Amino acid sequence: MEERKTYFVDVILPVPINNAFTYRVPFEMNEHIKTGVRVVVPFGRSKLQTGIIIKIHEKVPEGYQSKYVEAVLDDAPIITGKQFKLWNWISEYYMAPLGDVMNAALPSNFKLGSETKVLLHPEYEGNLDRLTDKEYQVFEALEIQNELDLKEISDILGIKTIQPVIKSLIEKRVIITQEDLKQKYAPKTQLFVEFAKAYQSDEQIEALIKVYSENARKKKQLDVLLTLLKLGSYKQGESTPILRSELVEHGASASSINTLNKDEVLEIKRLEISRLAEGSEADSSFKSLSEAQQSALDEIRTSFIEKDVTLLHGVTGSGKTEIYVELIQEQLDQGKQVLFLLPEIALTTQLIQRLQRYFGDKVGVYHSRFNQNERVEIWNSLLHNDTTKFQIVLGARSAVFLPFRNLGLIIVDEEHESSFKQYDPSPRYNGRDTAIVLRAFHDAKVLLGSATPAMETFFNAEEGKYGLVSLDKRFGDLMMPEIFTANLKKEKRDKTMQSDFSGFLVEHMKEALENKEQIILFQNRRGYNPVWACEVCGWNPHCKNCDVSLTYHKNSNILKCHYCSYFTPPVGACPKCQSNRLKMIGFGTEKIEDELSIILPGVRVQRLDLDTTRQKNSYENILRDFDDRKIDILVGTQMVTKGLDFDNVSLVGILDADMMLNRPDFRAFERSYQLMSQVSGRSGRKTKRGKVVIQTYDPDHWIIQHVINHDFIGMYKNELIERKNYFYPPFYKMINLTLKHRDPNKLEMMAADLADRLVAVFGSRVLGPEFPVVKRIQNSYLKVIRLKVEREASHKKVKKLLQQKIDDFYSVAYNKSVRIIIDVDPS
DNA sequence: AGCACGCCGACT
DNA sequence: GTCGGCGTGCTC
Repeated sequence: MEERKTYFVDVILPVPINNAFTYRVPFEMNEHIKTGVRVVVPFGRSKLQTGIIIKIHEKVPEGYQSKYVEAVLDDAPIITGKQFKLWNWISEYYMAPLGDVMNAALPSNFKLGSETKVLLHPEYEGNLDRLTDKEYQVFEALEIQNELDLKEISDILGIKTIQPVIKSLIEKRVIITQEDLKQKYAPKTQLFVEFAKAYQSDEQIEALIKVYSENARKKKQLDVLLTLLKLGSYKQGESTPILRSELVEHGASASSINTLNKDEVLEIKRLEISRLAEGSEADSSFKSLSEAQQSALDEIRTSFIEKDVTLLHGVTGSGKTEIYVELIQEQLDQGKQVLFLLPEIALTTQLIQRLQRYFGDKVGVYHSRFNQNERVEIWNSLLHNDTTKFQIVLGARSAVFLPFRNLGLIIVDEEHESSFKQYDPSPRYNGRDTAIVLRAFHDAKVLLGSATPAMETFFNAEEGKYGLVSLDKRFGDLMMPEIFTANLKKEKRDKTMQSDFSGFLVEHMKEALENKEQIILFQNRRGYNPVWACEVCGWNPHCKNCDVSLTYHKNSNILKCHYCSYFTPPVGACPKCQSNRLKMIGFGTEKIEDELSIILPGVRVQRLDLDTTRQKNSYENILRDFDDRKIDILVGTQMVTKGLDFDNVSLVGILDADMMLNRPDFRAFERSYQLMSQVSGRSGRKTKRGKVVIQTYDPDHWIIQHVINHDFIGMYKNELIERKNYFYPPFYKMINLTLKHRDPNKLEMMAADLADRLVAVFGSRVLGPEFPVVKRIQNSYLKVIRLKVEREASHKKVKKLLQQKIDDFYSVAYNKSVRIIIDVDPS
């Protein structure tokens, strides 16, 4: 008999534990074991877990008795070697457990847990002749039991490797997993119309038309038939279903369609349409490039010869998209893949549609708002190297985790956006920086695009680490907007303020409205929530779990906490001094909306913020209404700054610049400049120079001055000096450690202990511990220790040392109950 | 992260 | 007398 080897596999499990776990492989699975394949393993007392094999070896583990692999789920790896390399990098660089990285990387459909239940497919019609014996056994069991988990199926079949059977049954639409069902399994179907069976030859159609044209009362129905023919539903004996909505769009009356259906002339049926490629024939006829765009494109090409990463610094409205399109096309022509990263909120904008128009269904959109089936469709298509689809993937930061095979170019648009950084949950990774690492594995190029690059990025470009290409002319000679300040100090003194609006801004708003032009008002939400407070003693309601004031929500008439979900009805009287003089202070977008209706009666105002865009399409709807000029003034938070192009906006108001500038964060100035500059870019039309009004107590602030002069470089140079003087990025790399504990006194001691240990190795690079802005969240107190390390230092060494010190700290029994959140390169 | 084990307060 | 509170420690 052939010698049988005993293998062990190291498996990553979706738990926040730093090491992999070793399992023994039963002999009968020897051939099925591969790295990158999912396995079901026993974990803990009685639980089964799904994990991924990362290593196969023959080394017998010491010190514990290893358990056996329970089942192999895949017959081929579901991740590529490059992906795994990326996971490792993220885990190491961001000091996150590999399990967390895996969790972030895999679409949840892949996380088939042992408890994953399978059920009969709700739409299964029941033809069983296509099933194999094993498949039939599962089917039979499901008819009796309704649902089965993977372990049960394994028992029923008497085999361990059940995945092929499951996979096949899913493909044959006999069964469905519970997760899929939970996501409200809704195959995307739409109504289609075609000629009934009786009318599928030239003669029959002709006769039909004749009948209908001879009857004056059937004029409308005749129109429907003719439209249907015009849309190509019938051609020489061949019938093609036409979308009902398309038919209606072309003027067909819906009731006539129904009548024709009743009369059995037309057939209406529900057909499934592809989830991703909705009516997307590629249309490659796009605008030709302007001279400036063309030369920028040439410069980028040249830059890519020497530099792997190039920054395209293009002012708002300079037409970066057209350049992207050219570069993407080049990659496609070479048979390479393109990853296009965008901040989460920018993903819903016109850009997607534009790219889909250019590239048709070669574009896949990988986005958390999309359902899991669509994500898996893209994943599998890339994994199996299906080159007919999704050669371009548009996505938020998590798209870096896709199984690219042959990536040629990564574009990171709006690269300065802080939303590229994930904070919760771990891994706390930056999508842009991760993309640059991913680049190296594919020997691809990275193009970073921004009108207001991040300090770090521009620094790298200036130093020559990245290439730099500037595009400083707006497309079609659109002029940069004219920026004014409204001096709140002066207006308060002169009493020309109308509640939160300066007389200056009100005048400009009136002027714009008279000219039938639209207005965008920008209100940075942070710190701006309307708060109830007692006018007599200053008391205001706080969250019972967190150290923050509650925010008043007018629509629902509740006071709400933004950190946990605690809410309570507003109080009638001050519990401290019994006064009933409670008043709303601060101003949120809701309050602005109210005030506008008093200051400018009859004006149509719409808010655009997290509250008004919670529903799935509300964001798009609001934007469409604004575009259709059903709204005069759009009041919004950060959301209004993102790549929106409206043709009729002549005025942008920034309601309080000071709050942005005064935030206790080393990026406050950089952020302020970026936000003000971006929102300013929304103002201006083809024919007319736009205006921007910035309300501030400090019009001479250097950041505001640079915004007025559209002087990014000036701002950059000035800020760079500050960063150098105060040991901040790009000169120093930061790592924040947040300690969390229910007992503030214990926390104090532990934080001091940890800080001491760190000072011992890092010296003055350690700052704190100190309380963060919000000292308590969900009944846990927080303390922050910051580490600033010279950027030349070896990150590996620093992190190893840091981890060692944290381990030492945790080895003291007293410290075990504190949680430490590590944030590398905080945003 | 789960999950079980373990030691102290208000209840059938 | 118990049920259950969440502190602590472990998971191949």
